[in-house]
Amino acid sequence: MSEKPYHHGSLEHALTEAAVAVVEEAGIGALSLRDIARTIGVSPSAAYRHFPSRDHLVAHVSQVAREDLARALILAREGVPTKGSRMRRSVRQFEAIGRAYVTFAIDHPTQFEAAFFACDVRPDRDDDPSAWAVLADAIDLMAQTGAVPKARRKDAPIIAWSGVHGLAKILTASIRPAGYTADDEIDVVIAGISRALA
Amino acid sequence: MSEKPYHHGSLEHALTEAAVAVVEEAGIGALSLRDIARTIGVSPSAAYRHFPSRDHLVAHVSQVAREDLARALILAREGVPTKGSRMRRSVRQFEAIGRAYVTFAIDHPTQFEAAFFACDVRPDRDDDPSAWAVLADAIDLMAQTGAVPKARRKDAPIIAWSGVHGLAKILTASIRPAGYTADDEIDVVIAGISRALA
DNA sequence: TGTACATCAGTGAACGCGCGTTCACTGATGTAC
DNA sequence: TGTACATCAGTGAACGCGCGTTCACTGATGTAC
Repeated sequence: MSEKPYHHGSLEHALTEAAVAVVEEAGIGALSLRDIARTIGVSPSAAYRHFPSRDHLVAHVSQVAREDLARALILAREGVPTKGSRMRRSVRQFEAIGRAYVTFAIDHPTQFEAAFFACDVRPDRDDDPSAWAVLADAIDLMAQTGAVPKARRKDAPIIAWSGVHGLAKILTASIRPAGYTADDEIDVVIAGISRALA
Repeated sequence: MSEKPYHHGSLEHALTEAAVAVVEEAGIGALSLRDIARTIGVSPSAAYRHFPSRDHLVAHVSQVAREDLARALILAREGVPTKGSRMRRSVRQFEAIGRAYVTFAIDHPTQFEAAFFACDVRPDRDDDPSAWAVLADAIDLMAQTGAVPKARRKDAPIIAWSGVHGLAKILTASIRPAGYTADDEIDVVIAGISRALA
């Protein structure tokens, strides 16, 4: 196994990794097949053994970003202490997920952008884990414990998702008007969502 | 005044108009100085008399899109009937603005994307009209009429904006999961925001 | 009122660049007998 | 156990493309005297 074996061994994985790094630094719009092939030290055409086109790579990286987001949500949910009533706990898990959603966007703005980038190509498998499923499960649990009334069950996901997604977009785009400051915007919006669902 | 006068007369306006048309059709990412110069029938370098760089054109078009959005909000506000109590009216104006925000995004997804596109260049004047100001005014009015409690006054804008902005982004990105359907998502979210503010 | 001249708003050719993708190829691997 | 051969995973050169931007220029306009 020399320094430069003819067969790379895991080019697809290396390409994805390099692509994720580019997204982190310059955003998904800056993704270029030639560029990442160059950083790996492989010829541009080699990439076509693993991705039929640039668009397929973009779609793949987008899915990876979504799954990273989902993992961050799960991690936050699992960090909620088990004490307290089931109802109270279901609410705290839900709020932890919401907070993690916005925090992920702030900490990884380009990944967050990539996660919801409009791709021409559909990924060939479902997200795993799925951020949507994590949110839906949390709301289901709240419905079970009575934290969310049955009548609100159907509408709850879009209300919750709109709130955190909007805040995440606003905070990462730095489009807040000049004079405006609101401390603890995350807490403010999460609390607002909770009131909207109650 | 022949068919092709040497001096165009209003090149800047024509460039902006052509740029807006490109954004409408292909999104702000597809903006190209050469392309719009071509459609106007002018040499590429002529554009540099009016915009120092492509980035300046992009920033300008983004501002125009934001102002178009603001005008749509104002129009919706003015469409609210004057009958009913001041309080009731302030609420209906606010909800009309929220609805118009999401409707604008659905009807003009690429303009909406352009409005909040991250530009390197800052526009040299403030938005006029400003969508943010329209929203802030509506909330101020609600605070005056008592529809929003004083204690909520400060937090209300970010809650409201997050809700409508998030819904707009979700609906225009078509990122809703496969199994999910919620009819009347706009009404659902607007109602949720109203509960969050009350 | 006429004219020299500065200024403005265009032209058109060229620059260097990096991109996605294709193609004929070659080195390495694994499998059938 | 050895060997022919199909298959796989790379190479490297080339394609055509459109882009942003610059430069020396020229045609049109307006202003001072």
